[in-house]
Amino acid sequence: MKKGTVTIHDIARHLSLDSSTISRALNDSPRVTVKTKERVRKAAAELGYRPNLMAAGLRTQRSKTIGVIVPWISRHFFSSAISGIEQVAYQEGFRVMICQSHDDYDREVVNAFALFDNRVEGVLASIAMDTTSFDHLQRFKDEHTPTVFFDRYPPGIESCQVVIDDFDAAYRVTEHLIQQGSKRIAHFSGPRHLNIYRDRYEGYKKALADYDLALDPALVFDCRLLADDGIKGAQYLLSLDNSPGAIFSANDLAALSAMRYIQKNSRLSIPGDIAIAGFSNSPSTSIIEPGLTTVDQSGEEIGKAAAKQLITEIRGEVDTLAQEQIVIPSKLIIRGSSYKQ
Amino acid sequence: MKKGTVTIHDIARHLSLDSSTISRALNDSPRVTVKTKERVRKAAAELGYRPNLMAAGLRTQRSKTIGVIVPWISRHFFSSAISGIEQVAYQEGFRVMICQSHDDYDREVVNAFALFDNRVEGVLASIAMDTTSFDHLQRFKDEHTPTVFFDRYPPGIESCQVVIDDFDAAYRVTEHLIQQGSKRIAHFSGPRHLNIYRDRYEGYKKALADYDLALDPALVFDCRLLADDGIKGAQYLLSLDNSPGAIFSANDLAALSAMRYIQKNSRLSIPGDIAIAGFSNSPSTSIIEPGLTTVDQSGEEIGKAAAKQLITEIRGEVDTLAQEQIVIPSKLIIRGSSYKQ
DNA sequence: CAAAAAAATACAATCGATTGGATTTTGCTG
DNA sequence: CAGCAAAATCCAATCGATTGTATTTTTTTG
Repeated sequence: MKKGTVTIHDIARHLSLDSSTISRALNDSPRVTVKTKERVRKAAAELGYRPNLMAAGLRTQRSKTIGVIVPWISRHFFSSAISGIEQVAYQEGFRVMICQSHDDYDREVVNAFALFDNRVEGVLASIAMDTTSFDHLQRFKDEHTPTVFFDRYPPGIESCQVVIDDFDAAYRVTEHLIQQGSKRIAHFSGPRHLNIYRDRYEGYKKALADYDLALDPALVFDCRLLADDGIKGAQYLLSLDNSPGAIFSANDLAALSAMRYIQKNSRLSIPGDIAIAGFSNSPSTSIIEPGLTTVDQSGEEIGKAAAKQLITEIRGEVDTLAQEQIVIPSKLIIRGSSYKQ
Repeated sequence: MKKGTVTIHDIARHLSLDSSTISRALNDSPRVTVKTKERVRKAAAELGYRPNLMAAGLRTQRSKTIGVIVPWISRHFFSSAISGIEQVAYQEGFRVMICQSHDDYDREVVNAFALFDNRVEGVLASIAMDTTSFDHLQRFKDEHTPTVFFDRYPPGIESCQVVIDDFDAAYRVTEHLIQQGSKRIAHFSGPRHLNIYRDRYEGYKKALADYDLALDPALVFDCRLLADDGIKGAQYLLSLDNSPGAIFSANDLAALSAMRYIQKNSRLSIPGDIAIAGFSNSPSTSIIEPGLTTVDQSGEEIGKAAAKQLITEIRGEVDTLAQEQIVIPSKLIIRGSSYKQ
């Protein structure tokens, strides 16, 4: 960057060789003698040479970078997904560029442009709650830049998706709550244009139906599942004449704040009077008392699978248009917030 | 990237202009007519032109990117610091490249090289627990790439640091525990070659001294402050003949797991028999029962301040060698884990 | 040992955007 | 409308690495 930075030309001058030979030597090309490679490597190390990725990327048209868009890096699920992505990516020689949308459509668009401008070779994305238009992602398709979605994916896009079976997981949570004796089960849901919230809602609905329980629309609380929404949801449910015997929240954050609110502001016992379950198995769920029943979805496994898939697509080893869905196992974790001995 | 991608040359051909004019038009140079700028902008939008940052960066020797190294993006403090950094950076026209060291020296070195290879214009770093050698960071100094540290900084480096007053905060925590009646106060500490753990330890020590309490070395538990360490620390303290009346942990994670362990595996009441305090005000601390007394250090404010400082240094508006220390206010948050009515 | 084959290295163009200097075009003045 | 200054645009080199082709050097062989 600064004038002092060493380039292959400096090494070439230093060894009275041509820069092309230096380049090939450092890239371990068979066109350069082992002996020369040794000399070059030594000189490079001595001079403190470091490749300029912008120059290499410009020439090769390959940035060796994959872009990641997530709603929030601070959410445990996403930060562990990123860890999984990084593991695979670094191993395969890719760098990772991380962006967060804060669940906001406009920011997601800005992120997508930033990734494009950096000419990332592939994109891993989990879309924002506010995203209902997908032109900004379609662009990657148009340019044949592979895109793999994880957890949250847009409807009707021909891309691989790495997910858990949200329908089944939600079914099992609801079934568990029913088996613990709850007849009236409330549900905190996110926007249902998003696959995860739609599937969790449908799983909840199906379990109720299978156990001959009516779905009471008044017990479905639509929100963005933030901490405040959990409180509002709890307030709302407690205000009902006939408040429910259980809450299944589509994420942990809202479940936790609802539980906290109920503990502080009502005489209802948990799980005795009201059982609670969340979704994602974030760290707090095992720290609080009682522990929160939830669904463990391994962010790390999902991230790894998504990154592997993306990299095979980048390498052209598989058809990018394949609309495959990779389903990672999830697990119901039953804890004190719902388990009545 | 792919052959289809539009370049300024395509726009130039399309408008029968030279690519240099396109470049200047898009960069709003005074050397191009307003009318031409309009035509160029319109054509660029129509053709879906997006600049190639690698090409621009190579030519200008400016990547418009700042690098960030943190131990863990999943820790609330760091993810909020990153949010603060992003806010300032995007506003000032910089992109952000995030790396995590996982508190491991080797990974930190790899991260530093990756940032260098991408020719970031500045670095924001919070060093790993295992880092005791600093050559990998010194390199940025050598190349005159500004570096600003936040929270954790290396000893004796001439760089600006953005921190809270850890000594004072720890002093206030300890003083609070003393005022609540604890005479024997244990401390969970991280490696004290790191400023934050050293300062927190010293603040603890000073408060004890000021209140005429002896520092019992057997009550200082040295560890990495992970969840497991909290459990081990609690086990250790409970095994003592004369177990302490309070624990001040240098982070929340260890405090939370210790508290949880004590609640589950002893008959001691919190805060009655043993008071507990942590550090950082991570989200879990306000969700659990009792709430954990802690110190609020606004990651976002620290991130913002660090990014602002870094960008002024990048712009050359201030001497990079200035060893200024920017201190962001912190706040003692007293909750049920220590407050005895 | 000369000539051909093979190996090692050098040359030069290229990626896309930027930028100092040269050239062309426009606008004004007398 | 010639002459000239100012404005607008074009030309060409450049950033650092890569890579196809050309050239030089080394090795092999008859």
